Amino acid sequence: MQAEWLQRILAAQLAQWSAAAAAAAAAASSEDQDPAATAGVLPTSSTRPQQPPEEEPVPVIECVVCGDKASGKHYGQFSCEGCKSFFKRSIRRSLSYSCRGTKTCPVDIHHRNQCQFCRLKKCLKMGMRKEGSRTSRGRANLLPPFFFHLTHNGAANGGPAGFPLPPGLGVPPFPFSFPGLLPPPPSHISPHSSSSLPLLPPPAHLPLLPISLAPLLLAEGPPSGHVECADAAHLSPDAAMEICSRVLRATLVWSRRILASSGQEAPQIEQALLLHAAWPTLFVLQLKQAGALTALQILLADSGKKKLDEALEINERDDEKAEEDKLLHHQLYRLNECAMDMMETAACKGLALFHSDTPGLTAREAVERMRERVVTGLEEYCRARRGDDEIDRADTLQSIISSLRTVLKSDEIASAVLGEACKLNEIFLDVFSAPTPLLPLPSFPIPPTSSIWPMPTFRPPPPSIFPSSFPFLPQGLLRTTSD
Amino acid sequence: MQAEWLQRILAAQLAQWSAAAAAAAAAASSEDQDPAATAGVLPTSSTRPQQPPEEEPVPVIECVVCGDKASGKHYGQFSCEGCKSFFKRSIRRSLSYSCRGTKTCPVDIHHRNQCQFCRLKKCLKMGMRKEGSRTSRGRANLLPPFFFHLTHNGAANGGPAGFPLPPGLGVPPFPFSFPGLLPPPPSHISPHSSSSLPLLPPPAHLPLLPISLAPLLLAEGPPSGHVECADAAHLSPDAAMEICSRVLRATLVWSRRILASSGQEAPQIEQALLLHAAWPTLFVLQLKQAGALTALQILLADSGKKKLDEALEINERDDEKAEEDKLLHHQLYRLNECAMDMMETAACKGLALFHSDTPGLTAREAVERMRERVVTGLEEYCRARRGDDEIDRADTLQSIISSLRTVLKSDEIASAVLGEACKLNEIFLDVFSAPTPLLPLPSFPIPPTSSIWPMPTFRPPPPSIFPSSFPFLPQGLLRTTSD
DNA sequence: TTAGGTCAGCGTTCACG
DNA sequence: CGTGAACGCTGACCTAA
Ligand SMILES: [Zn+2]
Ligand SMILES: [Zn+2]
Ligand SMILES: [Zn+2]
Ligand SMILES: [Zn+2]
Repeated sequence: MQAEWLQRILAAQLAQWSAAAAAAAAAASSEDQDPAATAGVLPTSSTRPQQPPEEEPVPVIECVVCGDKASGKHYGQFSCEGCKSFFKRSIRRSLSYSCRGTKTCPVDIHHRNQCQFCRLKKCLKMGMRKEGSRTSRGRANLLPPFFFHLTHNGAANGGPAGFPLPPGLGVPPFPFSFPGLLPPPPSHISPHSSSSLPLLPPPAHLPLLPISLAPLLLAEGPPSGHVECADAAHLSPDAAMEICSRVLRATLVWSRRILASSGQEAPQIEQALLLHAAWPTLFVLQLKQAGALTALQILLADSGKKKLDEALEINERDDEKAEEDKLLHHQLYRLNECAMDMMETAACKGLALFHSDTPGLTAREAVERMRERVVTGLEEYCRARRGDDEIDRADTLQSIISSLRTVLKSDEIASAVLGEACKLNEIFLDVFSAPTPLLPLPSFPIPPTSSIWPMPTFRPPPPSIFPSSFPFLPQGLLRTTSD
Repeated sequence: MQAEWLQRILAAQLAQWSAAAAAAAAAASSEDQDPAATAGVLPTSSTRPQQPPEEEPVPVIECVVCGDKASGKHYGQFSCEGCKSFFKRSIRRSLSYSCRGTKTCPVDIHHRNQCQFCRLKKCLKMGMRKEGSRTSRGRANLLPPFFFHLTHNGAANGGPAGFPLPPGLGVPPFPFSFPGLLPPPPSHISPHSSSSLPLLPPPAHLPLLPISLAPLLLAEGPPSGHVECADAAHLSPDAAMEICSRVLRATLVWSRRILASSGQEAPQIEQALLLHAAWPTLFVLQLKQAGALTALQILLADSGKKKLDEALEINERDDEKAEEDKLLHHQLYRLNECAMDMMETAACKGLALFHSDTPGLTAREAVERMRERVVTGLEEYCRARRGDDEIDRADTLQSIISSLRTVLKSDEIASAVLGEACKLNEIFLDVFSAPTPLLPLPSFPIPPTSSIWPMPTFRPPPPSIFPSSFPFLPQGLLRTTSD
């Protein structure tokens, strides 16, 4: 008697479960194509991105600003409805907020409405921009190449073929290969104007190279061979460290050239400060240029694991550290997603280096002037290259660089890349005291009278005087090799 | 905006119908899709809410606390700006007031500032809560079904299909149907702990059924047939009375089972008092469970009309009565709006029955103990079922039940439901002396040694001794049927 | 899929008594 | 001081492209 209704109830329960299971299965199967899993750098803090189904059974993506459930990509970043609306209102009415605290208010799901200033600040820091990912049809989702070419100077081997930009992924091919090395025009425009330098031969539709960017590109040096690395995603830590080491040297070589060539504008005493503050960002950009960001990922994950093994810190510290890690990871992901050509990368390095927020800087004005040239040149270049579709391309790049500078901690990168015996000092010394010609381009007919950016004439700059607190750069490090 | 609301309701209703048609037996006979028939219990006192443009051309909604013009829903209830601000201040600063009178101060637009205590009390009584309707945006707003299935015991016919939960309105699907009837685990947890009863088979993510709630659910009895009622909104008073009569019997059957099974805890002499005080609330809950609240609405409106016809009372009396009616109407509306599953409904009946405010009660402690078990079980259940999103779900339900107990007058309900010849006594006698087995569940392997809630062993309880003042329950009413 | 729009509802402000 | 009318901000939901 009661068996009958029990059976009916059981049947109903089972039907319910099977329906739920079917729905779950359907949901799971539709979730298999996680678009984020195609990138080498994931927005979440997964340590092994090449193994997507292992880590998170929950397919929910969280807002990069507040951690709430994201409803999709808005203004370029995964964000929730609230942060989306907030950002929209902020930019539409061009509101400016103020913080009653120290501009360090926590921004999470519970406190996001406490301080508008800090919320908007975090929105910007996380890379939200007016022009979302809607307009840039040239998609940014680029896979890191499994095979990448690493020139011994960190520069690509001549032309777009050397770049890890898969041309089939919707990125317009970059019709630009060292145009700065072409003969300059017979006349150049008046000083202090961010004029353009037409290329020769001048085929139609070719982008222009602002002369203010030329040194940045020239400093990349000539292409000379490359290193292939099969399957970057499965690099051993040792191999990754080897790659990072080479890329770091290339970074420092580039920096030495630029600093040497800008010696007349930025006092040498400041150059060490600039490099000290900028080198991690420069290094990461150089890695990107070499298609080797994955190597850094591997080393960071490895380093984090080791730290976790050896010492249990306080919970609060852990939380803070985890948040920092997430931020770092996000910014690396963002950088990786952003397809850049060589000119843009070089300009970004300039932005990273010439940053008036550098601590201890006294010649802010000079640095700001240098930066202004880079920005102007980059804007001009982007306008010519991208058209009005991505009107804020230069802003985007600047935002990326600023964020990178914030999240990249010098000691963290150094210990991850160089391991226990952190020989950062040695490498710096090695590079900056090397007798090899640092700018092997003297034969190129760069207009020597250009005052827009004084091209190096390879006279040795006066010996630098370094502050005693500077950890790894002894005096004379920035000298060129003509002695 | 009204059209949009109606469309959503209609869509949800259609989804409900299709689900019900798939699950239930043969309810697909006459599916009248008249959208104007979206009957419900509306906050205003309009008797025919399905004809909005006819009755009230003024869409003004008044504050449920003071009757002033409401400016919208605030903290879950239609309220004016004043009551909104007052409530906000009260909860924000967690103020506690005191009443200089007898805690019965009138709270209306003119006197609302006379006594803060009574104003806040009324705010709470009317259902204002910290967590307003922002968090659960699409979860309320449920209309009673056009077609409802009424089992002769008032229980839904096995599974969530029998419940008026539109699955499209953001209500999470409830993967739970009579799990309490499944075999319990081989071992149970220590007594006096509100432990959980895992389900068999135990798929992940299924909510647990607190064992203290099991008897409440079991007492619903088996589903056995159902009554179809086309277009509940247009029931004739006779049909409504027929339905109410059946539901009332089901209520009493449930009560008899529960009281018999709790005989060891609550002295029998008290059981009649509990039932006397609780039956209107239990009845209303049973109506809700059957989706037949509209039937009561119709009878109440009918009864009110008759009274108005036959006698003109004093104006003051009228005012008071109108206020009471409004309160009653509001609480019924609130109950109707609150979507409950079967476990919650059963637990609410437990809350209604075991109420230490029952007048004349001497064994308060025992009743309070029983209530505590129900509350604990309900909280545990809500936590498992709803998660932390609705942390105050159990509080909300308790608030609804308390309010219902206050506004439901036994004689009013009785006369409305049973008409002139109020045969309430007969029905009680009939049910409580019926020879049918009251709990046909002895073969279920409920752990017999459980002291959490003593399961009935179907020994006849000793004959009760009723107080002489008890109006309609003679001695021996609560005995079981083994004689 | 995401940018833009909507608006109920929450928070805050500040004459006013 | 508490009150409450007025206003700005928030974000869940909707629609269009
Ligand atoms: Zn957010
Ligand atoms: Zn702040
Ligand atoms: Zn009010
Ligand atoms: Zn009072």
